[in-house]
Amino acid sequence: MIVITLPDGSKKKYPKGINSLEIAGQISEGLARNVLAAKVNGKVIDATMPINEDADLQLLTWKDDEGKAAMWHSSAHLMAEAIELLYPGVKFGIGPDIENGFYYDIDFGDYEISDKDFPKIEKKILELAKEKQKFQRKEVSKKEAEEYFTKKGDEYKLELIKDLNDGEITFYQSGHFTDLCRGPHIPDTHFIKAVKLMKIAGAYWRGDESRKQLTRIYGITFPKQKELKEYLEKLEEAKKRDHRIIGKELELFAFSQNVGQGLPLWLPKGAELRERLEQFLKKVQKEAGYQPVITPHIGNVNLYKTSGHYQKYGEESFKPIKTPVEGEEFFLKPMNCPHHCEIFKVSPHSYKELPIRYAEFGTVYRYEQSGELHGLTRVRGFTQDDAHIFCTPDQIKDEFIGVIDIINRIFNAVNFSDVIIQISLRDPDKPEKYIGSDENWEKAEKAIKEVAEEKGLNAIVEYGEAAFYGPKMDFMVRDALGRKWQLGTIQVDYNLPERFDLTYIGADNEKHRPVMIHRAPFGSLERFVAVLIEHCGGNFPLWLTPTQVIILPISEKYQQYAEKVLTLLQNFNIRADIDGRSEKTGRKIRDAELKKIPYMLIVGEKEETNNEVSVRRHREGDLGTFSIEGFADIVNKEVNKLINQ
RNA sequence: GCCAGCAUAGCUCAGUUGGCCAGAGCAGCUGAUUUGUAAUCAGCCGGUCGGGGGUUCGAAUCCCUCUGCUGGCUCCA
Repeated sequence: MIVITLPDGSKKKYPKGINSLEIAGQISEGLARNVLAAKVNGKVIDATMPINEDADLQLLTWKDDEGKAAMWHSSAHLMAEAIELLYPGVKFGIGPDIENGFYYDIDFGDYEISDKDFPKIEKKILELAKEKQKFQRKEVSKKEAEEYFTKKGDEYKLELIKDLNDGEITFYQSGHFTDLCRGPHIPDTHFIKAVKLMKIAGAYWRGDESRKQLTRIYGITFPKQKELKEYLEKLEEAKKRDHRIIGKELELFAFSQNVGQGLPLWLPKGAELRERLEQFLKKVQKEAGYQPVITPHIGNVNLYKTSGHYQKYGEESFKPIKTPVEGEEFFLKPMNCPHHCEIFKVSPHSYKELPIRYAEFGTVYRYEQSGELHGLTRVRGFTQDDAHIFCTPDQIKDEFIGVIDIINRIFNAVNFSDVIIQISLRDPDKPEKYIGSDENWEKAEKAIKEVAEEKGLNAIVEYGEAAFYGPKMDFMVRDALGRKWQLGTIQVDYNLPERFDLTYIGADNEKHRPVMIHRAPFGSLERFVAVLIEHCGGNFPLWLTPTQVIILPISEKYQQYAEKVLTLLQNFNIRADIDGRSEKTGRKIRDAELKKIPYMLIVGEKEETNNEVSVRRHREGDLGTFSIEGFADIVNKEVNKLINQ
């Protein structure tokens, strides 16, 4: 007998070799019907796998992420089976579960396939699912495994097997399909009741651009048709928050073929919004001891040779611009740091001056591959809220604290809460990959970890993710479609001070090397605005929104009173407008709601007589009447709450 | 850059297997209406159907090519 401990702490004895599904059956029939996989001593395994020793057992169902993963992984196999039946002779790469569903990379050979084939494949998948195919695990030797796929002629699987150790290879068979697979899988296919193939894409074998491109098919499955429907509706909702759509609707930015791909045009409303962000940060930075600098949009090729960027990125950049007479070469500036290093070098520095913080809203240009461009989040020209801090190794910690405070202020001002913070440190096994002394690295890494601790940041530490020139801390936010975008960043750099031979004179009257910290709270204004739009669905915080208040006179008779209200509000620094069209009030309200204007002021006879305004809040409705000053006070309080905390 | 798809009026979209001067709603303009919490009515304007080439008696529709966009892959100082 063995002792099984359930998550609630209860223990029970079972015969050796019992499986999780059988245990579930003894607890309740309903539970047994829902078990997709099991977690035994922390390891997820098939629910049908025998348990031979005392163990902690957690039964995994659709409610558990790991249950979903098993379901989707099994769905990938099922899709592969369906495809193999429909298109005999295709070869398979890998087919894992992912965050939302699964994919399979397939070499379709001479078959031409597109999303038009999806319904056919979906139908086949559901047909096979109904057969209640069991997922059968089989341990095979390396030789057997190789023989099977040699016979099948699947070179991709053979390549995968080559990297595996004999004795650790398992196959899973379901229906007509056998796959090299570690598992785990759901007990059988009947759980798969709804399927939707989402998209088709090319994917390089093993992510290697130089190798063959396979066809990747993404799909998702559910145990109930209703859940699929809900999922698709959720996606539709997310699409409405897409910054590209809202940006067009609210006339914030645009693109033009004539200007060029990935080169955004900021329309007046968007430009003003962006300026408000810039002004806000400038004010915060001034308080924090930053000094403004301004540098040109191009730089001599030698500047980038000194920085080392030319050697690394020269080939993948926009081609240099040449002066017509001398033939001197200039690059569009891909980053601001080399320029700022040159500013540091203009005069000698004493340790007493440090830290020196140069800030610039610097517009940079990078050649991004055409297929990568995406709205404002991935562009070829963008403006960084860049700054470079030159300090001593001992000052790194305080500087990190200062930057984190700035980032927090900004994120609070725009109500960002779902922020993911990643600390990227050295790979401890490969110290030779990194520039700079061990001592300095240790100091910086320790400082960053301490800061994260002290600031109570919920940070993930990743070893081996640091740049070769220094450790960093990145701030990431998810967009409407769940994609993660990096916004702010703080990076320590030991490399550029070296390459530019930056020095300061220490208390010992000797030359010393400063440390450089790159930091950008927004990251880029473009990406920040994009993520902000998706985060708030176009309903910007009051301090940022293009028009804060729209005055809606009931008829032309009250136009004059509306103008009086407008003037008063403008005196309170409120951005207001009048909708003086000869339309019905309902129509004006509707249009203002669609434009997402936070406050609507309805003014007619009553209001004019009492010197008041009727206030309607966007998405909320009628708030009642207020005096003009009283209303202005409400607006200013709401603005100050976010930006003066 | 690679794979797949898409491109019709300022915007959102219709246009059946190639066949009468290419349509609608919204926006815009003009006029009427003077309006109380999510769409007042009427008229008008607006399109070399993304560009170029080809097949055909005839192309928005079929083929080739270029450009751009969308979703992935690769990349990201």
